[in-house]
Amino acid sequence: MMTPSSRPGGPEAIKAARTTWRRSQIVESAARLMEEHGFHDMSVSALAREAGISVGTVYQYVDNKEDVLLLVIEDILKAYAQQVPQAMSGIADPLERLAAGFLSYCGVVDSYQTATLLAYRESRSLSRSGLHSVISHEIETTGLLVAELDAAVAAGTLRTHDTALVGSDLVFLAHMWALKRWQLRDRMTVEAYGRAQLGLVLGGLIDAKQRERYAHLLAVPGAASAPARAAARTRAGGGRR
Amino acid sequence: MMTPSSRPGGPEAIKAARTTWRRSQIVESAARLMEEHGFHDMSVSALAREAGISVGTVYQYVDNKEDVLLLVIEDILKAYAQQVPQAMSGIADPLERLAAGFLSYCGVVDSYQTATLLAYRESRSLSRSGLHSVISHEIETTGLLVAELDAAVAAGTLRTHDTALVGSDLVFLAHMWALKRWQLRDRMTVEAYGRAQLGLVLGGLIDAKQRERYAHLLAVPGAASAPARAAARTRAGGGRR
DNA sequence: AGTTCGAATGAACGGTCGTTCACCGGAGGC
DNA sequence: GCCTCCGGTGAACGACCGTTCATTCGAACT
Repeated sequence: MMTPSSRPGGPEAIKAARTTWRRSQIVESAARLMEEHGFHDMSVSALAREAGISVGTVYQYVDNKEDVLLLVIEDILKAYAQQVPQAMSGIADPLERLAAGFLSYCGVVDSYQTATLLAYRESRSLSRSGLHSVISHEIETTGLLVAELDAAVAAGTLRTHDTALVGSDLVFLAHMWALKRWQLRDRMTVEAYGRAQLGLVLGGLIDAKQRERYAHLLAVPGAASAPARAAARTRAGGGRR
Repeated sequence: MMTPSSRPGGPEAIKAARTTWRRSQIVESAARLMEEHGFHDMSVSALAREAGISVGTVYQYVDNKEDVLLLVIEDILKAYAQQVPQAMSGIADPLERLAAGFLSYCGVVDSYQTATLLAYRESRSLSRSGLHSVISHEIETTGLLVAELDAAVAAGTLRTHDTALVGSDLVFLAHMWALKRWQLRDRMTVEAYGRAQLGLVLGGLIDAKQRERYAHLLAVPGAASAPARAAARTRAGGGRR
């Protein structure tokens, strides 16, 4: 015997659906406004107007203005946490796992450029716990890449190196796609970008005897200099390298 | 016959000296406060208090609040413009010039960490002309490094590559010292950091036949694997790699 | 039709801010 | 001593903001 509150579509479900709906209205509108104006020059009344709701309604669904910022950034943290491990799963080779994880990371940065920028720009406006959340997620994701770097070093695929620094470099270079988009966006696709950076970093690390095996990750002239270059250009869809 | 206004130490000189003095009081105090609070959460009254002057005096020497931000950032732009070319001068080899320029750039970032951070965080609060100034200076300095990369490629020292992207990478990795200082600062000195990043980037670019000649720039195991590693550790003064 | 409840509203509130300007004090000149 | 000028001061001003809450509206129930 189902009670009224446990029926599918009952009041709780309606309320939860409304909360989810209103929150996404608020978050999407906030992302648009913050992309243009930043956190500080976005007023809550402008946000309400953009979302098509009243100021009081905003406060029914978020605690305060900083909460809005946090919700926008949490979207990207969730995407990292989901998409990066997923891209790496089912792949046995550490270097291939690294490549898949890094390219996926770049893809998330591309899809959430505003959130990436906000995480850098507005870290001062986050609460302690909000900032801690951002940082610990980054450490966690960096750790996934570092683990593969370590495995590749142990397998002799990569030369010995400071893998923690390399992992941080990769994450930072992924962020560069958003932070320096004024410089990069008109020059290449995010996929070409990710492959170029991966090739550059790995090119300095890879054991000489492994270059041919991973030539598809290096994307720099190697033994098959001319063909690899022509192939890379085709893949980038005309992006200049 | 010198007129009163042209005498050394005349009223204009006194006024100019006072302006310079007051401005530096304001800029130094602002840098301190913005490091902790950011631009938005620093009030002009707090700035006046920190500088030990009145609010009205602040406005005698700066036009408005944004002007303060611009003055802080202009300090670092001036330092780049002066120190990077200077570090590169008198060196004939393109790769050595590149190394000197990049390490100098890292040094400037280290000395002006607040300004580096502010340039990223507060670009939204700059006027059009202020932002244009920041961006064009960055393009200019990146261009110095790119020119050396191009020269090294032409000399056959480096393999063919997208030198514009590599130049941007180097500049961005220099900024990383400030942006990710929470991760890096306790692990290595800025010099060790600069050398590690330079070695990583160049390691992926350098022609195999040139590795031995530039082993001091690569700082990765090469032909003299064990000695190079021991030397690098000594140079870093205990920094872990 | 009347009542109740929940969601939405937007004016009001209290606070903070960037900027201005009337006033003051000190130094220099006569 | 008196006057003028310049630099400094900080309260006042006007604007804007984040947040709250008294009120209204609409839907559902009796």
